[in-house]
Amino acid sequence: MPWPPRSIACDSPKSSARSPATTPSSWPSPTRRGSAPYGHASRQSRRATRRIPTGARIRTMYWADELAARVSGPQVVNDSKTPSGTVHVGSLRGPVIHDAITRALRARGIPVEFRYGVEDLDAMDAQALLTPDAVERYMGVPLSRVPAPEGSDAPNYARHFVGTLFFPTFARLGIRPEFYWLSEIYPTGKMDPFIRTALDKAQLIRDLYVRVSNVERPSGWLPIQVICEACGRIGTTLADDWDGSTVHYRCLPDYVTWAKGCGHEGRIAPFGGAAKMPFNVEWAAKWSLMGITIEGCGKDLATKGGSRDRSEAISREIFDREPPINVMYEFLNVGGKKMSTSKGRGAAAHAVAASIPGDVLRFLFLRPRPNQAIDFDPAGTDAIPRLHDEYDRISAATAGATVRGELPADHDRLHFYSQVADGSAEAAKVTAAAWRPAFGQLALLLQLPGVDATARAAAEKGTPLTAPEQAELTERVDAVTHWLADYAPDEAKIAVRDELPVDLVAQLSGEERAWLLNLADRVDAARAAGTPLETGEAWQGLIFSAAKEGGLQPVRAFASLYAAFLGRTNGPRAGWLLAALAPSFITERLRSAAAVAGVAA
RNA sequence: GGGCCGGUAGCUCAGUGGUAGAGCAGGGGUCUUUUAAACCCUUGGUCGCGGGUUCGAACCCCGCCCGGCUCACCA
Repeated sequence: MPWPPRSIACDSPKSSARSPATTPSSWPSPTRRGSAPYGHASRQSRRATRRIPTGARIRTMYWADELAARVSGPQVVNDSKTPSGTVHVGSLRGPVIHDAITRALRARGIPVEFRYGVEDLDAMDAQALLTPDAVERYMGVPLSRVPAPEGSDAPNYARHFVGTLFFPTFARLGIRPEFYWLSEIYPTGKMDPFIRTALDKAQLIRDLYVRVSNVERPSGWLPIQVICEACGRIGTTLADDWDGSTVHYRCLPDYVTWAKGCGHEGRIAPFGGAAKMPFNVEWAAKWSLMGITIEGCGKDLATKGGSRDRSEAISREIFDREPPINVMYEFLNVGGKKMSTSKGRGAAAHAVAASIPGDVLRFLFLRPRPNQAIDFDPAGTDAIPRLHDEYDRISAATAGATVRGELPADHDRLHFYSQVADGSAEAAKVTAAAWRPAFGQLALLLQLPGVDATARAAAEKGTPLTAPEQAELTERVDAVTHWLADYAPDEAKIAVRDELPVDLVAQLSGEERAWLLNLADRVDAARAAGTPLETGEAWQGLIFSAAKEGGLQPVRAFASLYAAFLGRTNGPRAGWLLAALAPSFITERLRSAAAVAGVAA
C-alpha cells in the first residue's frame, strides 16, 4: 500500500499552525453551512438548522445527499478500526456509511478520497481470544506484533482478523477505500512532528482532558505510549519525562489491570515507531496528517465529554486545526441487545456478508438514518425475508412501479446507495427494474427435492431471465439456503412428519377425510394399472381429478394434504411434494389420516 | 449521574404542521391447478403521559414516564 498518496497534502503541526486562520482555503477543510442535523447536535443547533431558508427542502433529502450538499471543495473521508478480534456485523455500519458519504460527494462532482485505517499499534486487550499461555505473553503488546491464531496464514493478529476476514467483506459490499495501517505509518516518521508537538504541549493536553472529560492523568503523565524495549508491551508503559529529544518511561506491572508490565525502565527517543500517541491525540494527529474533512464515529465515542470531544479539542487547541465533520452513528443490536461475540450474540461480519446479498446488506445499514439504532435479529425470525421484501419494495418504487405503504424520503437515492455496483443513478434504475423472486416463495421452492430454481423463476417471470437477473437469483438462492440452514424459524421449514399430525388432522371435516381415503384408493388403482406416478405433474393431476370427483374445493383438498403430511395448513406444490415420497408411505398416511376420529362434524 | 435513540394497530415498522398508514397476523369473500399464492372486503389505534405554540400537532416547544444502548478505565 503506497503511502502517502500523492494527492493528499500532509499538514505538519508547524504548517497547520499558521494556515487555518490566515488561509483557510489552502487546505481541505470542512466547510460548514449551518449545523449538523445529525450527530450530537444540541437542541439549540437544531433550531438553527430549521431557521436556514432551505431547511424544509434539505430535510426531505437522503441523509448522505444532505451532508454532501453542506460541503464544498475537495474532501477526505476517513474511517478506522481497532482490530482486537473477530469483527461482527455491526462493525460494517461505519464502512457502509462512509462509503455512502463518499459516493454522495462524488455524485455531486466533489473530489473525494476515502481512507480506512487500522489501529494495529494499539495494545492487545482481548483476553478471551488468546490461549492461556498467550495471555501472559501478549496482553498489552501491539496488535501488529501478536501472532495470528493457529492455522492462519496472516503475518500477525491484526492482519488475520482485519486483513483476511474483514476487508474481503468490504469488497463484497463494493466498499473500496485506500487502506492504511498505523504500524506502517509510524516508522515512516510522518507522525514525528505531531509527537513532538504533543509532548511540548503535554501540560495543555492534561488540562484539556480535565476540562473536556473530567479525566485526571497521573502527575507527569505524557501523551506518548512507548513500546517497552525489554518486553515489547505498549499498554503497560508510563512516560513521565520529556527533555526535548527523549522520554523516560517505566513498564509497570500494575499500570493497567488487563496486562502486566515487566518492570523495565529506560529512556528513548519516541520517534519513528518506537512509541505511539494515545488514541485521542493520535486521532487528532491523523486528521491533520491526512487532511481528513469528514469522519463519523460510533455513539460510544461520540458521547458528550467522550473520546470524540477530547480529540476535537486536541485538534483545535494542540494541532490548531478544525476537526472533520462528524456523523455519529448508532449501533446494530440483536434482539434489542448489544452484540457480543463472547456471549454468542451477533454473527461475525464475514459470515453474515457471505449469507446476505451485498445490496441487501448495504440496504440494512442505509435504510435508517445513521443516528437510529438498528435492531436486527435474524435467528429464528423472519427478519431476513422481511429485509429482502423491503429491499424489493424500494426497488420496485425506484423502477417507477406503484407500491403499497409509505416510502422513505428519496427512496431512489436509498436504492442507489444500496447498490454494490458503484455505477450511475441510471444504471441503478435499470437494476431496480430487474425481476427478482420473492424471498419467501424461493424459501418454499428450495425445500422441494429436484427443483430447478432458474426454470421456475423464468416460468414465473414469463420470459427467460437476463444475465443480471440470473446472477441475482443465484445470490438469492444462496441467501435462502443459508437462512434455512442457520436462521429460519421452524414454521418456515417444510418437513414431512414422521408421525401423523393427529391434532391438526382431527380438525378436518368428514368430507375432507373421505377425500383423503378416496385419493389413497386412486393411488392404488393407478399403481395397479401401471400408470406412472413419478412426476410432480402426474401427482398434481391425480390430486385435482380426485378433488373434482369428490366435489371438494381444491383449496380444501390441498389444505388437508398439508395437514396430513406436513402438520401445517399450507405448503409447497403438493404434487411435487408427494412425488418425492414413497407411494406406499403415501397411501398408508392417507388412510391413517382418514381414520382419525374428527372433532368436526 | 451525563449523552444518544426509541415509545404509532396483536407483531414489525413507515409517516417531521393539513382527514392516522403499510406489511404480516385475525375475520369474511372470489378463483376447477393449489405455492407463508393472487385478488376483493374487513376488524383493530387516547400516535407513552401532561402542559404549551398554532386556525390546525404523531410531527414544533417545555416537563415527565418507560425501554434500549452508551460514557464516566482503555481504545
